[in-house]
Amino acid sequence: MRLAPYPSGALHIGNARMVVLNNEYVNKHDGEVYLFYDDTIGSPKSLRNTPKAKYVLPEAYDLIKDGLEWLGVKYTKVFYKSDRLELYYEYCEKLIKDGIAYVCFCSAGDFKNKFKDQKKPCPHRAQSVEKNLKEWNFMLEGKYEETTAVVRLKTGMDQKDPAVRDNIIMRISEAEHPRVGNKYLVWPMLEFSWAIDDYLIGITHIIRGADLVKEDFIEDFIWDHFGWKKAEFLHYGRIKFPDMKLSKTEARNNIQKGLYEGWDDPRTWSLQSLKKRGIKPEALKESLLSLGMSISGITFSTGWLYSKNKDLIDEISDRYFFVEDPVLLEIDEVPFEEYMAEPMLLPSNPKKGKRIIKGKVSNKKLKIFISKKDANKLKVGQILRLKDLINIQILSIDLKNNNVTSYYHSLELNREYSIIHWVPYDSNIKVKILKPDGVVSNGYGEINLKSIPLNTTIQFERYGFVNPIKLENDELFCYFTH
RNA sequence: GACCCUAUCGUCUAAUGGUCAGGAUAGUAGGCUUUCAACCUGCAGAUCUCGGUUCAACUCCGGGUAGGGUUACCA
Repeated sequence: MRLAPYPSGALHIGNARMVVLNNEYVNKHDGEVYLFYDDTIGSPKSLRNTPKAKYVLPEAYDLIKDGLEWLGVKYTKVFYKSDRLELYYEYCEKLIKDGIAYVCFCSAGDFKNKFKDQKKPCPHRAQSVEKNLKEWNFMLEGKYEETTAVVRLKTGMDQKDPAVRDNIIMRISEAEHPRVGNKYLVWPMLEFSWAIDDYLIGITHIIRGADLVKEDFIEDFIWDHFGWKKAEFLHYGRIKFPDMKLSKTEARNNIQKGLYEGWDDPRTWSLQSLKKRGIKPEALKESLLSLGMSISGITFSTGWLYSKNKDLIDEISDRYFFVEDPVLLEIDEVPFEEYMAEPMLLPSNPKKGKRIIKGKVSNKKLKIFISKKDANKLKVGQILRLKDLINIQILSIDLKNNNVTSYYHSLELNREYSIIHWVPYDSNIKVKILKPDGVVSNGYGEINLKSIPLNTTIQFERYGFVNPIKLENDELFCYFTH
């Protein structure tokens, strides 16, 4: 089998389905999978400035390799379409000699309106083999500019299905290719190149999305013509990823404009970004695999991925205190000089030990931060518990100035009081969290966060899982996991 | 428009023509818990529609309807 990514950017969660399915199939049947960079030229030079333009991005080759490595996919060979142009030329010439392909000079619009839609042959279809060969060589020699001449396959202008009437198999592109530069002027279309390559490299099974079912026809047509052994096609349906913009092209544009941080920006939903968020490859694999191979269109729910991932990281992620959008809370009449809380790193595994959060009380006054969200729910007179510390009673609430006052109530845990999290006023660390939608949330975390390992998920209690990325200038920067 | 494909709980997915239509996730109620998390126990929730074949239809056939795809000198 083969993985055939188009190297226009890093693999994203949508491309991952193709990868995971191929990998699973190969593992199950003790087969082999090749990595085959589908790096044809993409959009012609003259169309490159449109936002939809598709073209090879040099760094994508490595981004793809990294992504596959992260997913744990093992391939046995690597191919590049851009290495194989001579092969396509050779077989294209054979098709012309066999009278089954011709050089066509119709414009795209004319061909569609005057001939394809009318089921009529265009004037070039009847050219002699000699004439076609001559024109084909002119194409290769650069006599024609891009969009003025193409090679079409004689699948039949009377095909019932308009999608498969004399498709283009070769066209001219003056664009420069990152690997082979301007060495080649004539490039194959995807279906044609695969018809040749799938046979030549000995592919037995092809898994592709339902959006490519019509491509099967072209491959089949050419295999029939040459009398080649056929591969078997398997298809899976379209996935919709609501609320994600899964476009390598768009990601590329936003990175170039500086709107995204890079290929690991969470908004790209690239494998790199998932890794950086602390998503485990197994979780991604399982959630994609659980969708099966159904051909009908489906809607993906990030909930499945997060649920699978949570199962994996919940028992290994240490717990810490964090308050988002801090609000100052003053506690008066505190009957001791200093305080100390000793919450467990991981309550489900006490062996991991405790952390210590402590500070001093001055003039019976203790100052801490709580989150804005919790502060919003407070009512004057309410008694609540600061987790692992004390119970307090609320005296006044001034949300405009982010200030709440209270006084000490009692020490012992009483489950009737709701429990909230807190961070000392004078001993804390700034925390920034980048979320998948690009929103950054700010707050303070407990001081122990200064000495945690990076790139290992942690849980901010009553907030969520995050993956700490860097500690700089006394500020911890994290990616939000879920 | 033409052509192709698909149709089961909100979502995803199971069910040799015979199951009480199962599971996952989400939802909901309770339990447990110094996290509103996790965990445990309940509850609720689906065969698009109309015909046909059959002792028996989610399953096979036909017509509707709805959704998706292709109709690119993109992949």
